[in-house]
Amino acid sequence: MRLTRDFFSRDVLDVAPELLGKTLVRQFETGEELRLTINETEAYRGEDDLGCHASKGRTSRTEVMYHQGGLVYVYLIYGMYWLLNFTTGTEGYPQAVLIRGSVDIEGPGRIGRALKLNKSFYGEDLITSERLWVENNSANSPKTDIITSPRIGIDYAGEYWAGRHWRFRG
DNA sequence: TCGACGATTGCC
DNA sequence: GCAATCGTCGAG
Repeated sequence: MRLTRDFFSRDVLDVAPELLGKTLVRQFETGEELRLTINETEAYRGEDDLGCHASKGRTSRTEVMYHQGGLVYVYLIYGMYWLLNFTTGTEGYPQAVLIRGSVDIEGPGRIGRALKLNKSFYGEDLITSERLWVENNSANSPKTDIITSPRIGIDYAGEYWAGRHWRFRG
């Protein structure tokens, strides 16, 4: 069953770990469907978080993070990889959770490539989209064996923010 | 308008 | 160890 707006409308530090074990579904134009079980996420939280793109303020790139939860935030990194994020929380407080990996496909860049993401996914609504959404598993049992660690690739954010254990695996 | 750089990956 | 490759952002 598809995750609701309420699921994403909570703090990113609650949503990020709960996405572990959930199923990411991509419906291609051909009708073909790709289903991935999320097993790695990272939280990016507010303008104070120097590792979060929103630390630069409200720009055309970060705009969607200031909107409601359950929207897609994609951006091109290193000129070749589209990284997939979901907005969380409520209007006005920029947050996003980065999908870093799945059981079958590891790595944020590889996820974006497998899902054939591009700029057109920016702002896509996971609650109503017919090409990308997230589903709950029937069991719906919260994971207990979650490993937390520092986020990857944000050393520039300084010791404090780079040191937050906002990376979740399980 | 210009130049630096990045929430990465894969090959040398 | 480092190139690939381009949108974004801040400086000029």
